[in-house]
Amino acid sequence: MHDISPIRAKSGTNQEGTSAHNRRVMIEALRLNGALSRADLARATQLTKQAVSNIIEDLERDRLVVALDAVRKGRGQPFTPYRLVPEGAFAIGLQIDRHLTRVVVVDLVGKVIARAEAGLPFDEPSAGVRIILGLVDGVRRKLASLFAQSERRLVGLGVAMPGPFGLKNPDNKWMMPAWQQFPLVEALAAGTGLDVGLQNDAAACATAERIVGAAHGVDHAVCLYVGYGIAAGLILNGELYSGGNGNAGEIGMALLAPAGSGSTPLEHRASLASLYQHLGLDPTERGLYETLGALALARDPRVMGWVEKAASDLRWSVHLIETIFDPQTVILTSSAPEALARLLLQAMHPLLPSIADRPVRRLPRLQLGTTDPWAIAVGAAAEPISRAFDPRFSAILKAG
Amino acid sequence: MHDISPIRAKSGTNQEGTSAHNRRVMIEALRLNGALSRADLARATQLTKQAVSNIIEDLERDRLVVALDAVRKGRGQPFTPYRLVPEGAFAIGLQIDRHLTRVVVVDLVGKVIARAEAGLPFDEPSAGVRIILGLVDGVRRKLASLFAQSERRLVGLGVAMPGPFGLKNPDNKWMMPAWQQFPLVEALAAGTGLDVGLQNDAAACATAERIVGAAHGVDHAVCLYVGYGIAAGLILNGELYSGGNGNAGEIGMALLAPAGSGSTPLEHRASLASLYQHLGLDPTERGLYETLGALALARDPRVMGWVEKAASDLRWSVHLIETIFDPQTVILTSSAPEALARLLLQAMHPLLPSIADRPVRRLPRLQLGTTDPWAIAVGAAAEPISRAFDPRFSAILKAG
DNA sequence: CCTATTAAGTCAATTCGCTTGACTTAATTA
DNA sequence: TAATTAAGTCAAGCGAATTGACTTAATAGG
Repeated sequence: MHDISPIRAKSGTNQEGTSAHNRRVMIEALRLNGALSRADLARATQLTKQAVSNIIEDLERDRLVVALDAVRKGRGQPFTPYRLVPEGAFAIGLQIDRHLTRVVVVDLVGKVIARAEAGLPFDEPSAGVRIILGLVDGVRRKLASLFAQSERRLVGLGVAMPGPFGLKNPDNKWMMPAWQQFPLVEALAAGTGLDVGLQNDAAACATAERIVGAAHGVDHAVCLYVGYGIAAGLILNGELYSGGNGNAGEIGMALLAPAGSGSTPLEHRASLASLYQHLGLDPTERGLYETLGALALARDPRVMGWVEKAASDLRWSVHLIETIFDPQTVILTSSAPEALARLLLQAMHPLLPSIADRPVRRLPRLQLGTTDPWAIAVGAAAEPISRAFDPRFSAILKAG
Repeated sequence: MHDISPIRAKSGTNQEGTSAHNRRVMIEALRLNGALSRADLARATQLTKQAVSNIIEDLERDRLVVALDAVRKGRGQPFTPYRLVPEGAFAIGLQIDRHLTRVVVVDLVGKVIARAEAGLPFDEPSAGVRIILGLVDGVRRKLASLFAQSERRLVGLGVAMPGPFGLKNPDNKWMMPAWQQFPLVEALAAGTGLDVGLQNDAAACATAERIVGAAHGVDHAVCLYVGYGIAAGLILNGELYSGGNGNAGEIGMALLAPAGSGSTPLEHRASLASLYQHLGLDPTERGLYETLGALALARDPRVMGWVEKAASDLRWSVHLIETIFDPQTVILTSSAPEALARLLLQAMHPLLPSIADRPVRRLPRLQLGTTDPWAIAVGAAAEPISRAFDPRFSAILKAG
C-alpha cells in the first residue's frame, strides 16, 4: 500500500508501442528523405508493404502526410510519393538569455512560422515570466491567424537557457542564479497550458543542428556552442544526451589545467563574455552584435588578439571532445556574428592530432554550424517535436 | 536492382520485437532484484499479470528461470518468487593484454565458471591466436564437463583489448599495433565458431562494474581504468557508449594542456606504464604484480612520488569527466594491486570542485571499483550476455 | 504492335502476443 | 467464522503486422 515499490525494472511494451514506433519511424524516414513511396518506405523500414499502407493511411487521415503526383519510373506501376505536411504539427521554442528572450513557433519540419523577442530582467524571473507569457501569447495568436486548428496541433513548449542547473554555489557573474532557481517549468506550464521541457542552450543548439543543420542524420556529433558562456550539446547514438542531472556538456566550468593554481574555467577565456571583457564592452549595450560583426570583418587587432587566445583553448577543447566521445564530427556554433565565428574557426586550424585523425573520414573533423541568433530558440522548439515524433526507445515502452 | 538503397531510416518493429523486449525486461528485472513474483514483475514492468505469466512460463520452459518456494507475506495468497537460472546461458570472455591473455567462462549472472591464462607474444598475433584458441578450447571442455548441454547455451565470445582501434599512426610504444591491425574478430570467429565481439579494455571494465560491481543498476557512470595505459568506460543511459568508431573513452591520448608545447598525453603520466618507467621496472617481469603490491603497502617513497603526480592528473580527469558527462558516479578501477589503487584513490582527494558537487547525492562522486585482474575478462564475457539478454532499443527493431 | 516482364499497391484471411474481466485459491484480520 | 486482501488462472477478445494471391499500370523487347 504505502510502500513505493523498490523494484528496479524497465517497462515492457505491447502493440501500442509497436504501432507508435512504426509511425515514428515512417515520419523520420520522410523527414530524412523528403518524399518516399509506400514501397520505398517498406524497404527502408523493413516493414511489409501492407503495414506501411495501413500506417500511411493513418497518417494521411491525421493530416501528417500527403500524397504527391504519381511518378513513372522504369517498368512497373508508377509510384505515389508521400511527404510530410509541415503544418501537421507546431511547437513553441523559447530562448532565455541574460538580458533577452526570443520566442518562435516552428512547424513539423522545423520552419519558423512566427517569432518575437524582448528584453528580460536579469534577476527578476517572476517579472520575466510575465514578459515571456506575453510573447508566447503573441506568437500563438499569429499562428492561429495563419492556420486554423493550429492550437490542436501544438505539441509543446521547449525552453532553452544557459546551464548548469541545480548547482550548490552558482557563480553569480557567469550564471543566471535567479532564473536557474526559479520554478520556471511549472510557471510556464501553468501560464500556457502546454507541456514544457527545459534544456540548456547548447543542447538546444545541437538539436537545431540535428534537425535542420550540419548534424542532420548524423548519429554521433558534438556541437560546441560559444555564446555568452560556452557549452557543448551532445548527440550520441542519434539522441541528445543530457547526463544524470541534465548538465552533460556544460564544459564552461571545465578547468584548463591539472594543477590547482593557474587553472581557469574555460568559460573565463573562450566565451563572448570574455571577449566583452577583453574589449571593455557592456554586454547589455544595443547594437553590440553589429559592432562585433564590423570589428570582426575589419580584423580589428584587439579582436584578433582574443580570437587567437580563445582559439587555442577551443582547439584543445575539440581535441578533448574527440578523444572522449569519438564523434563523427564536431560543429562549432556561436551566438556571435558569422564573421567572428569564421575567424575563430580559422584560428582553430590546424587542429590538434587526435583519434579523429583517421585515414578515411566522411565528415570534416570540425565544421561551422549555424550562427543564426534564432537557432537556440528553434532548437528549443525542436525538442517537443522530437519528443512527439522521433523514434526512440522510451516511446516504445509503456508509461514512464 | 543494383542500387544500394540510399534511403535513411530506422527499422520498424512487430510483435516479435515486442515479445523479445518483454522477455529481456523480465530477465533484467530478475537480475537486478534477485527474485520476484509474477505479481511483482507485472507491477515493475507495467505488463499485465497474464502477460507476465505467459512469459515466465516460456522462460521456465527454456530453463532460464525457476520457481522458488512460495512465500507467505501478509494477507492474500502466498506468492511464488522466480529467479534466474545461472546456468541458463554462458559466454566466454577474452582479455588480450600486451604480454598476457586471460580467458573466462561466465554464466548468466556473471559468475566465473572456468578460467585460464597464458603468455602472449606482443607482436605476433597469428601465433597469439593459436595460443588463445588453445585456451578457449580448454575452458570449453571444462564447461562441457561441468554442465551437460552447455554448448547450446554458449551465447558468444567477447574480446577486450587496449584501444584505440583504426588509427592512422599507432604509437608503437604505447599501443599494440600488430594486434590492432590483425583481423582478430574474423580469426576468432573462424577458430571457435562463435559470435565474436570486440571492445576496448576500459569498456569491458565498465561492463563488469555494471553487471556485478559498483555500477550495478546505475544508468550514468564512468569507469576510469588505470591499466598499462589509461581509458574510460562510459555507461550512458544504462548502456555502454562506444562512439562513432568504437573509440569513445580512449582518454589515454588526451593532451594535458591547451598549449602545444609542454602538453603530454595523459597516458604518459598516469598509467602503470609510466609507473614502471618511473621505477625502472620491466613490465614483462614475473611477480611484478606482487612487487607493486608490496611497495604500495610499504608506502615506498618512489611509488608515493608517482602516486602524487598521477593522482593530480587523475583528479583533473575526474573533474573533466564530471563536467562533460554529468554522471551519477565515477568509478576508479585498475589492473594494479588493490593497495596501490587505494593509494591513488586517497591521493586524488580532495576532488576538484565541479558540477558533481551537488547538495544531494545518492552515490559518492568517486569510488573504488574492482581491482581483480580478471575483471576485464569477465567484462568481456558480459558483453555477449548483455547483447543476448538485456533490454535495448536495437533488440526491438527488426534485423540489422 | 503485342506480349512478357517488372513493380506498386490492394484485399482478405491469418497469426501472434498482449489485454480484459471474471474467477479461483489461499492467506490474514476482525 | 466471515470479510478482506492479494496471487494467480482462464478464456475470449483485440489490434497490428503478416501472408500470399491478386490487380493495376508502366516499360522492354521481339
